Amino acid sequence: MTSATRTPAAAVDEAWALMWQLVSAQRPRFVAVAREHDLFPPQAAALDRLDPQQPVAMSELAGKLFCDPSNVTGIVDRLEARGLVERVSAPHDRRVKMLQPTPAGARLRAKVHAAMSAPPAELTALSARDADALRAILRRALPADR
Amino acid sequence: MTSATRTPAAAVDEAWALMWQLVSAQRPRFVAVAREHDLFPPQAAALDRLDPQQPVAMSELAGKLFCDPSNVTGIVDRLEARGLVERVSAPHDRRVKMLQPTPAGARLRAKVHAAMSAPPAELTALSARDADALRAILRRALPADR
DNA sequence: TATTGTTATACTCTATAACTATA
DNA sequence: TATAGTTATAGAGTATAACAATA
Repeated sequence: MTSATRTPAAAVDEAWALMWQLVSAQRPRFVAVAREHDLFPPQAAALDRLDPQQPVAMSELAGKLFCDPSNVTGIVDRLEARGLVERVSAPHDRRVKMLQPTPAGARLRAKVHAAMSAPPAELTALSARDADALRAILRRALPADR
Repeated sequence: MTSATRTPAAAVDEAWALMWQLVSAQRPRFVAVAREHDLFPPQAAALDRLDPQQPVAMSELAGKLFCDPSNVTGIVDRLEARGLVERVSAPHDRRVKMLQPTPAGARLRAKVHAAMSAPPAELTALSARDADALRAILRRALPADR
């Protein structure tokens, strides 16, 4: 088997493999960023999804983190113990608890987010033409109405 | 702030965000594939990196998994207990243990790998032209000599 | 002495099931 | 009855440090 294209799917298959590889390779960076701020990776992932302008419910956060709601309880407990987030009962349904980042939590979130949103060197090294084309293709693959 | 391009970095930044999002969204699929084969996610990730044709050392696997070597001991213990992999002392240095998948381990690895290497619907829906361009750009970003 | 892998330890993460309180 | 979140439980994953075997 060679690298020659034989089927229409070959290009997508290889593109996906390369994309997966590139994103996976960022994991050490993500873990390092989290640790620099005394956060475990799931805590950093959770904090990153807590928009100060638009609080989310516990169950909603569980969906964003792809894990069981019972799990989120512990993660939020630890964030709350550090004064990074507060649970606020929803007015319309007191069973629901909305997660509101504190000022300190919002600041930390912004720092972590900025560190993680920086593209890896492999992408910043691309030509302007390639970067534009890449964004255009990914925009078509991922419409904004997601 | 709008979506208009203002700096040369904007295209790369957005492309990276979209790429991260697309890969992250595959996690439930990865977890599901692992569970279908009675594997925990780290076990599936480890098995995926155990090439039957080219055994790797414990420390090498730790590097591929981005975790501490002490950790790999437990993961490999569980794979070995299920008869999926064997530890073989390296001839040139008996401190080193090479990981050799058993026939059953190699079969399971192939099944898991095939399930995970399938591109997500967002990519298979791309036009042939976009797919080709995407692969070409990613090949330039990730040279084969990695 | 240095290195590979293991063990000991302590914690976080994780899902399942049962529970509480609200609806 | 149904749903949101918690608690109880059991186990896997994780890093740090100390250790044994080998180099």
